[in-house]
Amino acid sequence: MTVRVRYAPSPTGEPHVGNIRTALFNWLFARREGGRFIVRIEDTDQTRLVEGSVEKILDGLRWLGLDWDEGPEAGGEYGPYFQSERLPYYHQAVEDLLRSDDAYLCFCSPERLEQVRAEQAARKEPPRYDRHCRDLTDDERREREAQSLIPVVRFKTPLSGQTRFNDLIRGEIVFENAVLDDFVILKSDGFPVYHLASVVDDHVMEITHVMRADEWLPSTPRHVLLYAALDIEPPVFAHMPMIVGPDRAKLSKRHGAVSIGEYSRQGFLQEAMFNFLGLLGWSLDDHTEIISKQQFVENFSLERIGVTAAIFDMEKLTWMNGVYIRQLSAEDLTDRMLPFLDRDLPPSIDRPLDISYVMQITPLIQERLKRLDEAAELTDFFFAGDELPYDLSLLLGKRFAENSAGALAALHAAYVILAEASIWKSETLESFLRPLADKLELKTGDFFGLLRVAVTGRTAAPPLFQTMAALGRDRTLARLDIAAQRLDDSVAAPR
RNA sequence: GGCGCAUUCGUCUAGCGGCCCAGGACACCGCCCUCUCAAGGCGGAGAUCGCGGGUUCGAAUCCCGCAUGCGCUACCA
Repeated sequence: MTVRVRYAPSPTGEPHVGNIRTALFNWLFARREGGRFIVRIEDTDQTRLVEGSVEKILDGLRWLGLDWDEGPEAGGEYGPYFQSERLPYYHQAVEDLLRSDDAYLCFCSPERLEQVRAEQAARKEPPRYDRHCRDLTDDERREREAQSLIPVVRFKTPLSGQTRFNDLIRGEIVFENAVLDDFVILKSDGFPVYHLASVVDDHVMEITHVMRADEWLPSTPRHVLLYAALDIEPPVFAHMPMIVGPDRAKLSKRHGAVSIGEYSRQGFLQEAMFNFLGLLGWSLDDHTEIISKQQFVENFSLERIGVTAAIFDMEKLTWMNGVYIRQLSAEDLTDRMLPFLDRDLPPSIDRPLDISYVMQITPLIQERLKRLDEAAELTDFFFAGDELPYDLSLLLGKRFAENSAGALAALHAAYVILAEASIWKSETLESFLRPLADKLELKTGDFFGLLRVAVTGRTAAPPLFQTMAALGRDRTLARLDIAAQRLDDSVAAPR
């Protein structure tokens, strides 16, 4: 029997990382086992639909490279893959359950249910449906139908006994039927509730393994009961640990970036995200951190999925992203960086950006870059005009704070020697400037630091000679000249 | 409240009875490299394995209880 697993999101917004991690594990399992990965959209709650979210969910999957064998866009023999288009299946199942007396019509109004719950709460009882309509006589039922009350259908949960199932990750789980209530399976709008729809679909679509988040564990006995009532074989269950926020609560918007799209916009590489997510709740061994997709596919196993909820550690993700960025070729990094530069560089800078120029800059920031959205602030001085907005005190630093004349002389000397340079290459520039530091009796750190501020407007920047080389002769000289002039002006100006 | 699941460095984790007075990674600290910042190398600090009982020659690993956390408890998924 070939493995068939599904990722079944509901289109209620952007998919969050926990959700996508579930998709990832399903995909990994399918690929490892040579099975099929199916995407099914669970859009049975018409009130919660959010326009455009299906596209966002699919984009998220595509971004991570999680291709699906069946589902929206891909099609497949088990379609349709939107539950809203599968109503006849559910209605048939409801009919069967009604006929076999495993379900019943319930005419209770939302108001009554609300009131029942309130009373139960007041008495400190567990809030559950009181089974008011479970044993309605035919007459009573007809009477309500005559009032044109629209019923829901509830499952007739056994009043006693136990429901047990084996979870691949957690072992045997047992529930007392007595603590389960008569849950709704078909809503008054004619749409099924998750429990019914997923059971029916998983069966019809021949899903072999239901791998979903931990939060579903408590409702699994309902599903097991439904399978039994429908007289069909349940799939294998595997409930995986959830991803939680720093406070260990279920991940939500208030924890900051949670949707997969946000990570992409923040400049995380899909490779890094894949690796990081794959390691949240699963491990290859006791020491491997950087794992390629292929390695994941080759080694993935359900046995190595952990049981405890994991906090999403942004710091580690960021580190890992840096590792992946450093592994990229200059061409590849440039391609990926370009959209970010385009988005983040000041509007005053002309577009389109010069790709060959960016290509020269890329290697200079590659090992300083942890997220693609940092590219602009790391490189803006390469694109800015030569009048850089730095403070004179920054230019002078500690070394020249009381010696602006010395700084001026050094700037001049550098200008003069560079102006004569016939070849404008990093090594050449260094071969001129390093001896010059000696001649000026300045420590290289002090001398180069001065030049760095003059050329980049900041104290922390890529290596000086490479920066000058990329910037080009004219702009480098212009910046040295401007720095010297500013110094000169400040000396001449009365305090 | 009821039910369920979980509990190893701050965080992600390794560990499935002796190899563990617990290993790796991120973060943190120090040193080295060095024109700054990074990257890299080396080293350090950091976990009485939630607590209490058992079982066993021997337990982080098995069993029981407790505590704590989280999840579920909808005509949401």
